[in-house]
Amino acid sequence: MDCEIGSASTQVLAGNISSSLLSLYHLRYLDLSCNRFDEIQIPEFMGSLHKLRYLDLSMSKFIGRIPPQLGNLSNLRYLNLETYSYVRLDYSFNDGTYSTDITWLSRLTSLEHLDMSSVNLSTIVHWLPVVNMLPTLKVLHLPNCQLGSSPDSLLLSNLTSLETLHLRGNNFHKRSVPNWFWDITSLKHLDISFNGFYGPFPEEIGNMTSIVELDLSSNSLVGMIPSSMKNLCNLERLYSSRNNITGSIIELFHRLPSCSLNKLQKLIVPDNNLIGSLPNTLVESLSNLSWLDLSVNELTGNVPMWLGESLSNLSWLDLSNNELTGHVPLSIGELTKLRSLALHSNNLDGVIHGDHLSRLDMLEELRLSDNSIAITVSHTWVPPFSLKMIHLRSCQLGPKFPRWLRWQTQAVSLDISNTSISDMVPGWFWIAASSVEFLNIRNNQITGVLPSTLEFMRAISMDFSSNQLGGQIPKLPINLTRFDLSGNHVVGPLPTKFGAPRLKTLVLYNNMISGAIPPSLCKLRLLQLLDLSRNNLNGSITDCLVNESSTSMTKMSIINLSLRNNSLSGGFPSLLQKCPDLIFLDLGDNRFSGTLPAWIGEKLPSLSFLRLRSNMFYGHIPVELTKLVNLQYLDLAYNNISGSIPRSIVNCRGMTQTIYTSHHLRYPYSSIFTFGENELVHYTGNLMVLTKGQERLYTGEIIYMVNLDLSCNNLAGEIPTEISTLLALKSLNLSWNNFNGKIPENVGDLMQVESLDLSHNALSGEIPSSLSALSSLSRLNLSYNNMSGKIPTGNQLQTLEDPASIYIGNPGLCGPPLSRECSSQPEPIPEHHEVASNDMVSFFLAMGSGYVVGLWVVFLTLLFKRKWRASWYSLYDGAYVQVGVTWASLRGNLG
DNA sequence: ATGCGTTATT
DNA sequence: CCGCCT
Repeated sequence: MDCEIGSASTQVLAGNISSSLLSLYHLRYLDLSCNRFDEIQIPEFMGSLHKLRYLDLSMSKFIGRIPPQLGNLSNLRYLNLETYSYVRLDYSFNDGTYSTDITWLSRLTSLEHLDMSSVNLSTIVHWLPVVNMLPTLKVLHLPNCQLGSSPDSLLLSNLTSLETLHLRGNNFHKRSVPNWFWDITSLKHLDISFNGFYGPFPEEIGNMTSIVELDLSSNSLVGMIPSSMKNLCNLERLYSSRNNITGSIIELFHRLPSCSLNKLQKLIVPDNNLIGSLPNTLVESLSNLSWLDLSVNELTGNVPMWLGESLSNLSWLDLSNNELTGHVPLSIGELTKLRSLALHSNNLDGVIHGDHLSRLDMLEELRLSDNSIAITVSHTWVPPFSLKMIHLRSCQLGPKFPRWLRWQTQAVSLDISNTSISDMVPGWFWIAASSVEFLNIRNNQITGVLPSTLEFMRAISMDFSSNQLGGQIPKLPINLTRFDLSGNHVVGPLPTKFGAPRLKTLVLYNNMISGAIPPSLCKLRLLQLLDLSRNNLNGSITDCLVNESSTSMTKMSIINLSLRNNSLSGGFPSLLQKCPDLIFLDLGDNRFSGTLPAWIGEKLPSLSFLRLRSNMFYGHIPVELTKLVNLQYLDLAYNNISGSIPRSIVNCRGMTQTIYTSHHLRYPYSSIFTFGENELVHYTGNLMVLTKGQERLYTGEIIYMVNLDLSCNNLAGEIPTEISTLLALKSLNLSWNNFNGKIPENVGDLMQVESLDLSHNALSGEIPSSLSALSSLSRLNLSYNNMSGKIPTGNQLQTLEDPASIYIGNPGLCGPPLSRECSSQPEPIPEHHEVASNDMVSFFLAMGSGYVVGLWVVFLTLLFKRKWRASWYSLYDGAYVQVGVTWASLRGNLG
């Protein structure tokens, strides 16, 4: 039942249902569907309307138990109890209706049509014997009822009239055969999709010679469709998406019933394992086919000519996500009824000319993204269609701005990213695109400026990144939620009014934006990701919430904030006290100064990544910082921090627990998508890494980065022994400080550590032998301390490159890899020129530590990306949040 | 001059 | 979705 707004079925009764309805004693027909009753139960007195033949209570917000009194309605021919399950305004879920005993149904002996869609029947095991007592039943809808049992057989079937059986979305999870429904040979419509049926495609399908429509989608059926399909001479629609159909597409075509090929309307088999090429010729006629979906298979070869020549009624063609090669045949242009053409994500090449498209006047969707197709039409070509969806990513449209888009004024989704356009954006483009909701022109060389009329566009998401757009940022469209203008030549200040109150993502990094961060930013209460890094912003960050009077307006939603690489000054921004959801914070490479406030620990409870590198912060590391239990990345390098490392750093679970055990990053919304205590946020980030002077941007799982970098400060005292409990650390850098005392004996516990740099301190004593246990270590620097004694050997320590430089500048050390033997007396202090040259080596090593970190990050990304991403997507599907982050790993380089 | 695949109020 | 049939 559709309850479309404005349709005849939309009814707006609210509140309760009065029992005065009973006075309508002779009522035979009652339709209360699609109303907005106030989450009431179906009244029991409805069972007293004895003359009812037709009762429709569907989609009306009923909750609770279905009253068994409905069993008194012995004249019912039609009963629709379809539950309307929906998310309430507070994001809680309406559980709808349920029944724990449906024996009352068996008394409805005249019932022809029963619909209990989405009624929770999970506790009922023997539902089928009840249904089997309804011999006149023609239509049975029990989808999404949480049914768990589907008997193998029905010994005495009364369901001889059953024509429609709809069991989608239950929990059968058993083999596809035997199952009782294969014996119901009267069936015309069978839907057993989304049920966890497994095993081979059943031969038994061939028994259902009346079948018109068969939906087997989203099960785990394996193999080729059975040869018994040949018997299905009434088949019009076959759906089997998301199964494991294996074998060649040619074999599948062979097994379609030749007696009904001219009736076949829909062949929907995406997301299987079909292989091979489409047949070169088509023996049988498929002249009635209107839908053909073979997407997400492993098809190879060309798009055959006959597609265009034989399928004259085709409306939807989807061959996307295969491995098709060759060019798009000109015959495609003969599919004059085509509404959707989807060939994206193949290996197609060649050129699409105006001749391919000039007769497709019904076309609404054109998806050719991610091929090597060039679309070459004449400069004056006017398309016959008015597309709603234009997805041409990575096709070649340029270098001139494609002029035919001028006529595409109805587009809702337009993606011409990475299409080799190297041109000035024409004025008409902004008019044509004014109804586009999803606009993506990234990765071109488009020049020009954003128009002042931008604010009147309908856009929800705009991606202009990596072009050469200049000018200032105008006021934004009111519906905009995502705006990416990174990597352009935008100048001037940020707008005093953003004009986009729903903005969630604002990405402006790599431009030339100047001036201060305006107070208008505080109006963006839904903003979760803000990346202003690599601009020319200056001034201090005002607390634009400080004067907000309304108490409900004193919070921002920001999760991810990067202001890296600007010229911002002032103290640690007090505004952040009102950002309790903050997880990522990067203020690195600015001119911030002052002390680190104690309130960080109280006001930013979710903070996991804190990067303040290369500023002018001074004072102690506040002990309150260690209240950040989720902190896993702390980079305070290149500041003037003094004092010592708080021993309470062991409280930072993000550093003590490996990611595999500490799923601490929370989904920031309380919604139906949460998973209790252990919900996980999936972060993907854009990771800027400097390698040998070249900057590359990686996509990585920042979630894996666990780092403590306090290098180049004025920290002193002993390295607390507690440091060895930070078991998740991948990198520890305490170099260029004044640490003294011994290296903690248990440093070898840091089994995850890949880079350890304690150089340029005043550490003394022997090097703990536990170091040799660090099996992940690829980078070690202990140079320029006062350590003495024999250098430990073994295991990983033997594999490190340039071993001598690791220990240089420690006059008391002896043994390999140094030349000085341990039995001999300490050597005299080396000559001055030696120190100088070694100093250079150490300097480069220290400055290059980021290079190592960079390599580490790349390695990590490669290592974990596939393996963990796959499992996390499946485990926590829907529970992840994408947070893009740009991240410069360091400022030094070797180049 | 990322590459992938989803987004959208949730 | 009836009304009338068996």
